[in-house]
Amino acid sequence: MLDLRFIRENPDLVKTGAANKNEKKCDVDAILKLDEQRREIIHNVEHLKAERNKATAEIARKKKAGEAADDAIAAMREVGKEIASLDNDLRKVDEDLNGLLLWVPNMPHESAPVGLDESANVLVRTWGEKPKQDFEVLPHWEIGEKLGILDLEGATNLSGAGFYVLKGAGARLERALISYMLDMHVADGYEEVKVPHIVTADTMRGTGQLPKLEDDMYRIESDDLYLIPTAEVPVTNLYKKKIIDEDDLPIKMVAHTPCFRREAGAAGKDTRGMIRVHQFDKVEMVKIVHPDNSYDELETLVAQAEKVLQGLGLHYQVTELATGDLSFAAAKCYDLELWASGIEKYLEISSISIFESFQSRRMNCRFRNKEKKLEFPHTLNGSGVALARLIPAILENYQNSDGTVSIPDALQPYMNGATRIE
RNA sequence: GGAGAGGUGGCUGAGUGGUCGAAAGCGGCGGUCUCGAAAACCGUUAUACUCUUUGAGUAUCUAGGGUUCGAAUCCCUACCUCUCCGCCA
Repeated sequence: MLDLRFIRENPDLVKTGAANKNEKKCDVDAILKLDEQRREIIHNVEHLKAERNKATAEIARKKKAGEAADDAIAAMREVGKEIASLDNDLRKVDEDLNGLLLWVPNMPHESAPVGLDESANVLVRTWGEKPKQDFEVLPHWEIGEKLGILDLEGATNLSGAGFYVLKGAGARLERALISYMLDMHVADGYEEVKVPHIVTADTMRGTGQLPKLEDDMYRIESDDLYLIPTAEVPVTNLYKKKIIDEDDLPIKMVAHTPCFRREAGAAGKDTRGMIRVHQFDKVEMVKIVHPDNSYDELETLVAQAEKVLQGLGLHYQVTELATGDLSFAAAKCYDLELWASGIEKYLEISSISIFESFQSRRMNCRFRNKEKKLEFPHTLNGSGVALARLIPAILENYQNSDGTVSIPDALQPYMNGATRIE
């Protein structure tokens, strides 16, 4: 949510920002018009209320003194009706205005590359190299089935297309990765949290998934609840409607959760194997920070996500998203793209974003600054990282010519010392 | 799922129709005292919005409606919390 005053004072900036993000449902002109109406009504109704407050004080005084106040009461009865009618108008305007405000995307940061789609994304740096494998590397769904650790057909049998089952060393590998990542982030000062995977619409609104992404999420109709598409939602919203002490900033949290995504309209694109599924696990980091150093916090968050991949010896590249590729709520975002040598593609494995005060405003999360004033903190989050794409990359990049898969050194302690899957 | 009780400021807690934005205490902040600290004492301590913006006004006692000239206070609804019973990994 943007500050209404900011929109009022910079309508053209907001329009440009929305256009660069290709957000078509954002109607700045309608907002300005309603804002004007709203202030006019407020002006009138407050005037009447001031009048009434004076009159009721006078009535109270007269009653106490035993004097008659019938005239004043009769006069105020009319004023009361007028107030009720104006209050009603105001409520309607407020409702419409808030509805429109929810559709205003966050402004892209000035450093974000301008461009309407991913072709304008900028390669920032690369780390490591593609593995040297002088044989035909099988894609993860083939090597996984061969080793008996991945069962895609079994998953379809249970839940339909777009799910996966891991077995034996595969299931163990995922658990090892989760522990490896959580341990790393906790050691680096992130507090581990365990959160619900089902949340209310209000919570979804807080981080900006609603109203825009309604169709991308699973909704439990009987109780009007939603399955989380990312841990960002429950973890960030832990601070919904909270007032934070400035000394407690920055807040750094990490959580492992499943993520549920309908992937509506994504059929046919990257649908093989584990790359695009309806349910996958992810380790997610969330930061709530002081606005003064939030962009430094973004860089350290990127570094934290990179550390996971570096520790596993996996080649990746860092890109910065163009405005048109930025999410509705983000001001700036880096992607980590991990090389997978079987399908010979870079896989988006982590998205690290800063939201400035967009989410904290929606959540009404504030902190008290040194002047004792309330201020909106900045929120950030980043995957650290997504399991359903990390596992394929390992199965492919660490694949050997004899059909076995080596286990990265860093994971071996979590795999009972095993060095390979065979 | 059934029955009951309750939701007041950062916290505890008073207030059942008329200067109540709200007593008191705790906590916080500033000061006096002190070499310093503690104690004691004094003062101070919400947020948002509107405007004719060194000032004035309006709103806010979980939320949304209603009654009334006037609602923290009465009525209705929703949500949440607690207690007891039932069910249950």
